[in-house]
Amino acid sequence: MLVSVKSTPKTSARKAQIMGVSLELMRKLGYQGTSMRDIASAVKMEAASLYNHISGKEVILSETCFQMAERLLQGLAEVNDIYFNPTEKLSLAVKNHVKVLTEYTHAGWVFVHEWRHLSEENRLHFVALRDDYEKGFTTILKQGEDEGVFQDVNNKFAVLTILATLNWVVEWYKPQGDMTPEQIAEKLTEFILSGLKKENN
Amino acid sequence: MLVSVKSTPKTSARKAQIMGVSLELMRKLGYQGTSMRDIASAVKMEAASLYNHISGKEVILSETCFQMAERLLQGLAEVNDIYFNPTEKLSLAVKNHVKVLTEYTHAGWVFVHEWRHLSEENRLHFVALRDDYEKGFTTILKQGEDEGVFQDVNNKFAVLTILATLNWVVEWYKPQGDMTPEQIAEKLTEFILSGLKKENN
DNA sequence: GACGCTAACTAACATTTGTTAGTTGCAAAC
DNA sequence: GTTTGCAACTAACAAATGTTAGTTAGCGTC
Repeated sequence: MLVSVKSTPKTSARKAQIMGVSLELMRKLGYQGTSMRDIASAVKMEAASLYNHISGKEVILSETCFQMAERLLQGLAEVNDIYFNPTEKLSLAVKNHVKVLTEYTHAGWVFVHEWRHLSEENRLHFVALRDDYEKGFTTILKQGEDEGVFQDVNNKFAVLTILATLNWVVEWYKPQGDMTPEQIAEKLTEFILSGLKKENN
Repeated sequence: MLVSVKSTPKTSARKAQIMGVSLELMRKLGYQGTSMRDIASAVKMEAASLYNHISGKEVILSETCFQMAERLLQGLAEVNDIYFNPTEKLSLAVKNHVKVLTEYTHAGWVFVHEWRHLSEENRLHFVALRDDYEKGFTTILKQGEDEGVFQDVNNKFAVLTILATLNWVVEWYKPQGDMTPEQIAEKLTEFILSGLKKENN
């Protein structure tokens, strides 16, 4: 017999609302520029009441940053697990990155810009994840070089440049803009691959 | 007879020191995260004494942002005045951008990241300058297309991507790193041109 | 009807913040 | 030698900040 199990949501609707509103505000005002009272008044309650739902201001930032990092890392891991062709790998990694950033626009912006306001401990953890992610890209580039399809380049430099290009998407992407995330990903892939492929010089 | 004219410096040494220290702090802590007391103690005086040299916290930000904007715009104007070949123009525009950002590392970082904390009025002005700068790049791309040396691309998208790539330099450039500004500019030019040139597809 | 849980509230707290007012020591200018 | 002005100081202010304490209203469960 089929029963719709009413599983308790691991994060309440109210908390989700607070998180969403917070990210929206932080995108406009920055993390430090957004006060608990700003957030409270945006969800029509008193600042103190927020503490019934979240344990403090920093968890808004840390949960966001780590969630986004998780999403990006997982996408990259899948790409590396499933595919073999480095060109294909890179193209899918780009697609995943753009997809995550455009699916969660506010979180994406906060993730890209405000991670440096994490507490010491969280920041170190975050940077470690970031380094892992960069290494994942470096591996793809190396593979491409070894197989002779990518030029030999300064890998650190190339990866940073690629991620720069990808991250800047949060700056101007608007859901109602004239390019879909897929189109953006495609164009960026073209752009990036044209700078790496061996045929060009 | 030669006399060394002791022209009154338009900005005193003390003020320059305060500005420099402020930018250094702001790079670490952000604009909002840097207090007047932080700045004061870094130059070994009381917060109130800062007001003998600067009229308020925001001028640190606004002077920095507008000075950097000025430098970038002037470089771009020169390029557009002197040269004709769009490939050459673009390459020199990139070189100028990298040169400015790497010559003034702290100011560059603050300029790229903290302009949004300018007062309403200053922010609008700043954004207008930014738009001018972007238009300068768009013009170069258009010329390249008209002359048949660049692919036809979505210009807005291309310019934003190019500037993203260039601006990210402030994130990782270290004066004692293993690439000189010239080398960085050269590599970035290669990368960008490979995505624009018509021969590649 | 008593109990406990949830989610809101009011009040208050200790700090921190940017800035102003008023004062003082000192060196250059007259 | 007096005056002037710069650059530092101390003291203070009003506002804002993140957070805690204590209370209360409503609602489902025993």
